[in-house]
Amino acid sequence: MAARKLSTVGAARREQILDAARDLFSIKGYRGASLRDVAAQVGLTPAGVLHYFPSKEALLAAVLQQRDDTDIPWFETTWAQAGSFREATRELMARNMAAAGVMRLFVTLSAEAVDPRHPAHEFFRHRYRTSRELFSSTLDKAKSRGEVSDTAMGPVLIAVLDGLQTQWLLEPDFDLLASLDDYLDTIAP
Amino acid sequence: MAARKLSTVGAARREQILDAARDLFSIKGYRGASLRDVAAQVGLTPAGVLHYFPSKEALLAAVLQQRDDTDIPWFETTWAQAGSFREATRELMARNMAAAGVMRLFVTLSAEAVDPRHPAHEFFRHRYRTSRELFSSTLDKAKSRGEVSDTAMGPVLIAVLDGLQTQWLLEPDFDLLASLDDYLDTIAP
DNA sequence: AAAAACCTACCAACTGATAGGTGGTTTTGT
DNA sequence: ACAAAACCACCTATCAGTTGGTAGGTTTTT
Repeated sequence: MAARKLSTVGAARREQILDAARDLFSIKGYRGASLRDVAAQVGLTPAGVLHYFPSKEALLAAVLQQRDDTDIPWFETTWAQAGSFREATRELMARNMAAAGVMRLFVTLSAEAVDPRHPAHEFFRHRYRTSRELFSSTLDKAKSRGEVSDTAMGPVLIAVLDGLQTQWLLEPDFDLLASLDDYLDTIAP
Repeated sequence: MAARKLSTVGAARREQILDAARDLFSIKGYRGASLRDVAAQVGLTPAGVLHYFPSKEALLAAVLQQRDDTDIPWFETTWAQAGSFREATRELMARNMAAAGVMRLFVTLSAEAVDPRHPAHEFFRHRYRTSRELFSSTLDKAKSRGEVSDTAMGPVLIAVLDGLQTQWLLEPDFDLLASLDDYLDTIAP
């Protein structure tokens, strides 16, 4: 939106701060991770961080928005390439597991944001709403191609993905992909 | 374990603190709710709260333990009474929805506790492990009675319950019970 | 020279926790 | 029956550390 006045080195710093903030928010939550923590991780002072983001809340917003942009179109593309809906879903999860930091971020923050006063509350409401629409229409497509049973539903699929991720994050030995397969079996045509 | 030296008035206060802590932890998380918040809610000073619980961490432990005790045997009893597995599961969820504060507590804290350094990390690891065993064996029983399909699995059921709760907490208009029914349809025999 | 990229030096508010009390109730010794 | 000792339920005052954020200056890049 606003015209940025960032040099190349400045833009790089911004990315660096964003990365550090994502890592720290994902581990300690938004309320648990301080500006000092973020600043220390990139070798700056808190004031240095606030030179790039006017407030901690703005930093959070930037972190969230960054990921939201890339996530939405990904699934359909993968589905087209992977061939089967099942394979695309497995790849989605494998991709999430490879980026455990991002997964933690969303699991941690979505729970924290259940509080209506949380700065990310509206973000996650909106995200789940669009996410339900997306998965519902994607499942409809899969149904019409005979790839999944008619009983499969978007909100349930989202719940399975979220819930299994929580269990995996708590206990990395938990066989997430096997349980995902278990669910996909139940909605096989 | 240790012999308590609490008068009746002291025991009542203790309960009161426990209730307030549960409410506040459930809304703002463990890290987001302060001893001052808890103290203020029951009309005490922080030092007054620490008279009953030696530390904030001990207070959290007490809050968690309090709920864990009553939850475990509940499901099987309900199942026996309700008749069908499906009805018992729906009653479990209806019960959780009636106690939204407790639901928030576990959704909020289980996500926060993904961090290995979180004081409740081990508690939730243990809880999910036993919970998986419990639901797995319960599902086995239901399968042998022909109440659910063989494809139903404990970890997936837990994921569905958890995931749907998160969506409902974020958006109270979300029809949790309908989505739960959708899932139960997929594991109908 | 202008602007970006920081820094130091703060600030008020809040964090969990401790020390050392005060007033009331209960228990004990006689 | 009655005082003294013990104990419980808190309090005030304070601590050192951390929080997000600001003001204003200095260095580096363009």
